[in-house]
Amino acid sequence: MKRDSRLSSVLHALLHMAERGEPMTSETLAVCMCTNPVVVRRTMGLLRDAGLVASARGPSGGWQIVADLNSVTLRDLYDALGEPTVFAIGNRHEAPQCLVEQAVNAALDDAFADAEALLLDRLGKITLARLSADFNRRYAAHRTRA
Amino acid sequence: MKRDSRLSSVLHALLHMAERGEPMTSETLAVCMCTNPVVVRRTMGLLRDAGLVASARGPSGGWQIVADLNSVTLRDLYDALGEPTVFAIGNRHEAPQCLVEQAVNAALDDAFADAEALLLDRLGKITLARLSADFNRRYAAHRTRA
DNA sequence: TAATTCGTAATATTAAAAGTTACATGAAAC
DNA sequence: GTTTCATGTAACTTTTAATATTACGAATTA
Ligand code: FES
Ligand code: FES
Repeated sequence: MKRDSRLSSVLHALLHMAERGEPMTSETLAVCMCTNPVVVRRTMGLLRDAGLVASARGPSGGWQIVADLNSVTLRDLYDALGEPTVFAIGNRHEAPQCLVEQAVNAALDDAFADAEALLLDRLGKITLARLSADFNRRYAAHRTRA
Repeated sequence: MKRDSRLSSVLHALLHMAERGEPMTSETLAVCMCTNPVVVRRTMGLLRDAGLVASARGPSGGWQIVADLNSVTLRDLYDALGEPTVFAIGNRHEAPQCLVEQAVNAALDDAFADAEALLLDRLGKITLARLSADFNRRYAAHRTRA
């Protein structure tokens, strides 16, 4: 399967939107993210449903952040995207008859569940504000070098 | 993408082989694992390359475990399979120009790397012997009930 | 030598993400 | 109020990676 890159995508879009301040259209976002306006709308639509961004139609419409950057974490975004499957590795059968397979699945599920919990915990501790600050640090360093 | 279920598969096969004692053919393993003999050979071949199992051709040939169940961990199997991609979630571009995307990727990579480290560490602590014991416990419980 | 079983290349299928096309709906500007 | 811009969404196609299948060669045993 392809890997799901929506979290990365949407973060990218949000930071650009945060820098900008005014609404950005799907078209603009799509160009900058090397994708398609419809994909942008689909993905951002999920964030809108979660109350993180707002969309407006017609001229001067577009997408805008409505949530407080300090209170939105990457975990919130993950949730807004519908809690996509984390692992590319999984059990062959989910509820097998065979006792051998049950023992195997139990052990694997355990390890994977713990890793997932750690990941989500980590995501829950990173706010958009922090990422934005991170970007500005990089930007400053970049300008100094140039 | 489909999820990679080879680790689960191969574990299943190994435990059955451990119970059995004598060589099992790809055909037998395939039937029991609901898959194809060629898939079994391909996958088990990787384990053979890692020195975990041995294969023999011709009549009375087949697959057999040659490693000590106490010293083989799930991490060893993961490695033998070629360290397959762990996450179904990833960055859109791996080495982006855009500083915004760089900041995003850095944060995500960090969290994912930690989760992966935890997972592999966990896998490294589970031996085949322990799984086998686990199975036998389940089996005993099953027989008591029946 | 015949039967069995692995080894492996080439090809096809499947599952899931991402991209595309097409068109309806709504809001702003004039 | 008509034109223009932009989102909303359904339907379909493409891409990617895993898995499955077919076919046949090579080695081993009896
Ligand atoms: S990479 Fe940020 S502008 Fe497209
Ligand atoms: S599930 Fe096939 S026999 Fe273990």
